[in-house]
Amino acid sequence: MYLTEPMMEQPTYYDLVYAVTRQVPPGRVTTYGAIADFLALGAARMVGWALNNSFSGDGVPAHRVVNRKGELSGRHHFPTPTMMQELLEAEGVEVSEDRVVHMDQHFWHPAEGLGEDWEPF
DNA sequence: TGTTTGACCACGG
DNA sequence: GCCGTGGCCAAAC
Repeated sequence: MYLTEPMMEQPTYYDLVYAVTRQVPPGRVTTYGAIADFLALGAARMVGWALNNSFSGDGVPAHRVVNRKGELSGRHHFPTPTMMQELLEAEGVEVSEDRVVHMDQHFWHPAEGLGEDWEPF
């Protein structure tokens, strides 16, 4: 409280990733590449890196973000490895062998759901 | 300050 | 359809 907070900084693509991730509807999933493409980051890796810091942000459904294969590649970064799958299944997303089944069916693209003109602010 | 790594993706063989 | 490679940007060592 009294000490400087190294975390709090100016808005960056981190905030954009968080903002987009929050907009992902329950029961839907998106990919790192989709977010990177929508935000024109040019580097899908940064999305994962940002989500790694998503513990700093509240209400960020990071479990709805999977890789292009539909695999729950980030499950190991959750409190428990099974938590990500449980959350998805609770929302009606069928998960098998740590990957989303019928991912094309659950896939949600930011540009389609939010529109190209959408702004986090 | 240069190298390595990371919850990735697209492409070519 | 699988495997290797390059690219991408930022943070940690």
